[in-house]
Amino acid sequence: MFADIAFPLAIRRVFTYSVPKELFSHSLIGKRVWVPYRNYYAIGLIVRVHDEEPDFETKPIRKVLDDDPVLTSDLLKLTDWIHKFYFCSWGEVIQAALPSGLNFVSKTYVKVSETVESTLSSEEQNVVALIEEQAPVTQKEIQQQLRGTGLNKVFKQLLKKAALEVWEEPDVKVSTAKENWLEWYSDDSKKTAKDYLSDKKSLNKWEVGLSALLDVQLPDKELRLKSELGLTSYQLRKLKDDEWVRSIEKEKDVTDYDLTYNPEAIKQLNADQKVAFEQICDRIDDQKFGNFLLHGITGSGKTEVYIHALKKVIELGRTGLVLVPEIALTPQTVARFHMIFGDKIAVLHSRLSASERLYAWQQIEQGKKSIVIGPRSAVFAPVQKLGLIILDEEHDSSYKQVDPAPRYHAREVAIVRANHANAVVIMGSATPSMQALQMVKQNKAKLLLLKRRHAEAMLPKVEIINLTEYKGAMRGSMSVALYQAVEDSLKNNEQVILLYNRRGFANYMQCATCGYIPQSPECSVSLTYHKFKNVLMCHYSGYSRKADTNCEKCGSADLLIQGSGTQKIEEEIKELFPEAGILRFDRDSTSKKGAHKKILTQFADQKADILVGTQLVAKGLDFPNVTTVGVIDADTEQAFPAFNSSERLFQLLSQVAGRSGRGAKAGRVFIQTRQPQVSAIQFAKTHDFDSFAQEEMQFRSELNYPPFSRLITFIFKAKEEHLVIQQAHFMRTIIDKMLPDIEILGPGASVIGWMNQHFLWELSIKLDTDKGGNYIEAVLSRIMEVYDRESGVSRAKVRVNINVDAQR
DNA sequence: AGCACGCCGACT
DNA sequence: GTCGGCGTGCTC
Repeated sequence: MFADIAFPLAIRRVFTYSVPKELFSHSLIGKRVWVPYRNYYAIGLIVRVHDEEPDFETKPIRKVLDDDPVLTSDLLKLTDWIHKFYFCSWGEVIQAALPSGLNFVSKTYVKVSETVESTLSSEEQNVVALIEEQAPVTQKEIQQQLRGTGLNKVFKQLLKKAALEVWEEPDVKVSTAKENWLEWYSDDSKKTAKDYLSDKKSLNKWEVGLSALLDVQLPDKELRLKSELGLTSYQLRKLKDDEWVRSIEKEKDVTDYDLTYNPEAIKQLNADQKVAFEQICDRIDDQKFGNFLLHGITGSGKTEVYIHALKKVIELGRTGLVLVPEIALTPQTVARFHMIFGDKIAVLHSRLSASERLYAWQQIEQGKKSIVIGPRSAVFAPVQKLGLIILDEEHDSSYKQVDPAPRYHAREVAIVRANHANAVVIMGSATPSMQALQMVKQNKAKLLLLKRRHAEAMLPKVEIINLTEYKGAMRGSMSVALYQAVEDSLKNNEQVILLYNRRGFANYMQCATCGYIPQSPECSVSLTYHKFKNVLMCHYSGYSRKADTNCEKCGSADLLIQGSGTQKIEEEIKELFPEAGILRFDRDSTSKKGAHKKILTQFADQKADILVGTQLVAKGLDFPNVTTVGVIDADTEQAFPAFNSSERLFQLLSQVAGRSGRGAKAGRVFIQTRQPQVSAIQFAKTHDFDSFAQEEMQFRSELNYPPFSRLITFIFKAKEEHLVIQQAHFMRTIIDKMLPDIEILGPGASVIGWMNQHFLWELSIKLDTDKGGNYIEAVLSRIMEVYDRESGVSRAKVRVNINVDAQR
């Protein structure tokens, strides 16, 4: 009997081991095992058991690490599909699907043998001493310490002589999270305390703490008591020592938001919502796969439809997954689901610690949680009897993982998973992706429309500010019109959101007179400006030319180089509005745990007047007091060198517009641009998604961009530029020869052409979208096989990454 | 000859 | 992805 085992390696291959007799009767698939690998041991996961004897010597499985499979057969099947479709190793997918506590984690430890001979050289004695000092210590740590000292060789000799012993251990350190709760020491402690304190005229420090505890309900979390009552560690220790209170350890609950639960609060659906809901219901009742695109403008109540559909699924004894963009996983979102479903929900927040995540995973697997809310990776949540997957803000780019592998798209994975499980998918969006629209066109998804906004909210007035006309009259980066609107809002005690795009990603040229951004003549994608060579380049086709001196369109010599350097927008705004409270919201300011929530809470509580941020501010936030929203420069998005830059700009502008006027007050949106005529801006102004989509689909279709083709990008990465260029070109010749009918873009330098001391070049091919995972795997396998055989440059020297369904 | 470094290929 | 074997070239 043999077992195929997947390892978390970048090799697209499973390894075959022999199954020892004593394990014959065990079920093995989906369990982790401890197996000899190279000269040591490693953890792998059994993906298949069979009796096909391979033509090489097999090593035996040494130990099974799990009592129960960590991956159920349906998740195994899903990860199998992903590794074929996205052309990565099975183990890499499994690694992404499992929480770290159940993952491939092992360590090699070293210790000094008991029978060590006494005749050691002084160098050997040094090494031995180093190890004894730190025992137990991992081999990696020791070898790191010895690097550069020349003692690594001594270390190896000691190993050979058996003066040192190494052994591997699976790292099972991660356990579920615990937290301390405080309770009264005995039943009458509280009464005794009351009596004791009532006699006191003045209270010393610990007595103050005791009296504070009288006002709250115990048991309660120590951490919360500390923060809310201001209890100090001293007070707690003293109260415990004197046996007023004591600690009890509880398993930490994953939903630790202070949320209300009131299932009666479920809202009645309006007519539009009802129509949508009923169609979804029919499919849920059928217990067959179904896919819906729920297209509803902001404020039309998509969440209500989600909630009703989830309720339906739960009533049928099945489970639901709710996928949201990483950044939208705010307490606001969770609260709405919690109100109806209470502790049936598990939230897989991106900032959960390893132990919290493991606990959540176990709760889900045991069926104690029937609804999972989380970002992209929650598509792997181990729910049983899956009935429904919701993809909120379906168009959001955070659903595609880029690095590291597996480079999967949660939308596609969700659809496949639902298909396997006979479950229903709802893709919701106010600005659906072209991919989703194409599914509707091909009858792979059913369109459900929500047209009405809820009663009091009005679509905001969108004003386009043409910066080419404002040359003199600017307040820093702000036009006078925007400046005055901000001033007005502040005067009325209303709030403002200002959005600027991350600068310095890719530089581009732009005409100051007419706003034109040079485009690739072959790909209709904005050209990237490279300062060091003063050239304009297209990273799709590799097209390049010397930087323009005059505008192609209007002939003006007044050309701007945009995107260079980080703009200090927030400082500028502080100078313009010295009285206002300003909060910054972007990747940098939200990297700390809880910072994200804190900033948003502060803004929601109106402790600040202006929220300045990158695209992050555009996503899913709901602040009723915001009346002015300003986009500092819309052109940075349009200039993004990708086939979908217009789509991204339209989505951004629509979302931003949706931020304004959520409450009773009317909102105003200002979009600053030098290209007021581009369709994404014009159609965003009139909130006209359909016309935008029609035009965008036309563009995609003419140039055979996704969703009319499947874009697969090969990324070449090496320290030497000439090798990267050479290999990228070599790949093109191979593909040309092997598959003459396939359209190839490039090669060209990547948008970020140099990263971590490596040069990056890429080459893209367009495949037929009708072909599935098996076809993709077959084509890519053949290409890579020939490449490896004929290129003459090892893949260790020039790395090749493959990105299936590349978004840019 | 001894040693450091970097490349290459194999991993069951 | 990663580790060890091995070839190359430098120093003593």
